[in-house]
Amino acid sequence: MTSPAAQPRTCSVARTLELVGEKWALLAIREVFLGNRRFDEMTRCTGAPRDTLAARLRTLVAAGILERRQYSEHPARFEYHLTEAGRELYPVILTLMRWGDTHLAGDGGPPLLLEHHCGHRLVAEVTCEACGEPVAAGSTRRQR
Amino acid sequence: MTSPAAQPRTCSVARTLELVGEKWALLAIREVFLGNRRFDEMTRCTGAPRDTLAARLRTLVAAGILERRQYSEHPARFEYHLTEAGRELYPVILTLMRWGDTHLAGDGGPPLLLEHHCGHRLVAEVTCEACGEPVAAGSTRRQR
DNA sequence: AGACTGCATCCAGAATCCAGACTTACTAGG
DNA sequence: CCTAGTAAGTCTGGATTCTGGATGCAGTCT
Repeated sequence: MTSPAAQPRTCSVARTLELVGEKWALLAIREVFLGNRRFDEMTRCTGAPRDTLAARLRTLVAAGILERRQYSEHPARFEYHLTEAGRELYPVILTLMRWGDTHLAGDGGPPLLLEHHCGHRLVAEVTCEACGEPVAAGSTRRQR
Repeated sequence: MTSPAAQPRTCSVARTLELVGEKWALLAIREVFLGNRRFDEMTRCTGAPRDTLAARLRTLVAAGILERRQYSEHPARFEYHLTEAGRELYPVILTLMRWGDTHLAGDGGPPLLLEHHCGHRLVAEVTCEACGEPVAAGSTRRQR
């Protein structure tokens, strides 16, 4: 009889990381966002071992984040597309990228720049959907 | 002489994930955001093995994301605080949480609700710092 | 004192990751 | 026809990492 359970917090962060937190998963998703939908190209651009990448793609497809589409019949060939749920991971990629741009960019500045359709270089900011103000670490508290 | 190098893309996403992409790292950071700064509490709330958590905390401190502060002299006791760089990971946590809330919340809805200081429940949105508009998957392109 | 808490490390086995070779089926070049 | 090359994986065996006790240590609670 040790103390009562004290089971780990169930939390959306934890649940999300169970799906996309494994090594290479988010990099594979990044590649699809960049338009590289094919296996070989992904291995080249991410540096992931082919085996690991294959496993990751399988779990991402199973999780409904990617969709595997055949683009060639006879030598059966497939490419990976984002589902709606997958597309909604873009904010995650963008905030990771923003942090790296700020804290890890070397001399040459950020290695990859994105342009928002408003014409400016994209700097991703997280705001409160209700009031539109930026959200900083100290500006939230637990509800209820 | 195979084809030219074709080395993996250097990218802020990849670099950031090298620091915070290991298992449990982001959950440890989440705990610090929630105010749980002590080792044992973190193991309880995350479910991470003690050894693994200890290793993760070390790398996060080395990366300048957490700071280890002594709060007791004689039984030397430490707690972990976010550095400025660490605090700036809040957007990453929030976007992960938002995705999980949207796609993985069970019957009971999101397990943890945050309130923005504007008074509304926080729903995190990623916007373009320049124009303030939300950023969707299709609304960006590579610059240059 | 004895039980308990908080932090950390050691260990052995399990799971995962890794690099490179291999497979299969087709296309292109000579 | 023969040889290369490409694409999407799979196989293999070895390296690395993760995991869950057990252990230690120092102080607090009863």
